[in-house]
Amino acid sequence: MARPRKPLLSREGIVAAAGALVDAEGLEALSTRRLAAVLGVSGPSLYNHFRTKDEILEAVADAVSARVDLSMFEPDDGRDWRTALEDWAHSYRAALADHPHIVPVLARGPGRRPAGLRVADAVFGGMTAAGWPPSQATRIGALMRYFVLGSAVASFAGGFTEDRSAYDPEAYPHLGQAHLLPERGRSVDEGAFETGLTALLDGLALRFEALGGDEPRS
Amino acid sequence: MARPRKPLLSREGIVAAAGALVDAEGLEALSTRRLAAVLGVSGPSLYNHFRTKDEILEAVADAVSARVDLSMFEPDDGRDWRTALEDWAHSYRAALADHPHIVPVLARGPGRRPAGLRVADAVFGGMTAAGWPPSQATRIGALMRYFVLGSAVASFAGGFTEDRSAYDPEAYPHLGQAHLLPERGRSVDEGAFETGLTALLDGLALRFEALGGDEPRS
DNA sequence: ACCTGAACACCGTTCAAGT
DNA sequence: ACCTGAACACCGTTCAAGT
Repeated sequence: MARPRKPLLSREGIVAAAGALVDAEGLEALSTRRLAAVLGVSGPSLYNHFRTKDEILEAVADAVSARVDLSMFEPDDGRDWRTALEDWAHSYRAALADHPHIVPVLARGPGRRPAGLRVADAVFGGMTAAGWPPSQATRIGALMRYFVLGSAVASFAGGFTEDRSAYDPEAYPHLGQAHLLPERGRSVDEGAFETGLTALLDGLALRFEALGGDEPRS
Repeated sequence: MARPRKPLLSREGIVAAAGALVDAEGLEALSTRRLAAVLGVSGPSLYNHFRTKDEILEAVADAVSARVDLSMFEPDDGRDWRTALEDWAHSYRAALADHPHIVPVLARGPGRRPAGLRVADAVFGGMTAAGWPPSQATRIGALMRYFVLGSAVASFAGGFTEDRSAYDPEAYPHLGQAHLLPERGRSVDEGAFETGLTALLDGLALRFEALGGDEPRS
């Protein structure tokens, strides 16, 4: 065939197909050869559009970051810093929950991914505008990232097996119900996320008060 | 050579060599062929001791879990639940910091790894003994896991690049200093971890009070 | 029981050749 | 510029063969 008059591939098309494959079958299922096959081309063709397979994965991850709502950090948005952080965390978590298999790639850090950087920038801007000192604003961005990404990557319930025999009551006296965890999985993780998020925000509010921030600037 | 009179390999030896290789060069550097070469045998020999490469990785991860201090959750330990959680989180984080490359494997969940299960069991036992209702104790175990694993897997500072040109001030108005983050990396992450941990514990203490737990049982 | 080499079915990536 | 097939240097894993 050689070169067709109209390109068979585009960056967007490759990223979309890669994302669909990862969503459907997981990170390991994505090989350049399989991805190319899905797109109806041969493996090496991808290298006309991306330098490496990893670059494709970064683009898939960034597309997920791009879906995180950041409107709560805009200057004219009415929400106070606590509500903004809470709403953002929920939006962030929801975006990750829709594409769980790509989360480990997102967790590597914003790196050079534009949408990932936009998230970091927005949180920092929102917190400093609300009266947090810059050094604290950086920390808040980091710690929220830990918690939200941790909840997605280290799902508690998903980590247990349904095989009851794995939990010898002699060895693990408190894990009698652990084999039921995968079943209740979603609700356990959701409850833990909400409890943790509330605790985090309550704790940060205490710290904000101690700052002398009696009249928060929004 | 065929079978030697004394086995060349042992599970412990394989796990130790695999751990060293992962620590030194990262997860992707571990191939069965390279690991075997380090041990002075041929690739397939490993399959006499482990069923899959993944089982080796699980064993490496479990060895890290086994180094997490759990003494604070023992019945006769004097620490109250908050101090116990705080000390545990620090020990957990330190263990992960010593072996950052294996953290993604640990994050997959305790699964069937004995030391991982022992951690989950100890936290749950410690929290219920302190007066937390079982459902809340489960959530606390999960949310602490999110935060500690998140801090290890999603290191904030390590995710930025030192290349200043990646942070166009037009696009990211608040990231002017972002290229300095890798340098300050360790201290930013440490500060964020401490801030987040304190906030989490402060928030949980509020919740504990609301439980009517005026006389905590230790 | 525990090692070996050969083999199978894959990988990511490079590159010269085609249009 | 953008695709191809062939090739390189790898993978994880299976298996018959050796002692």
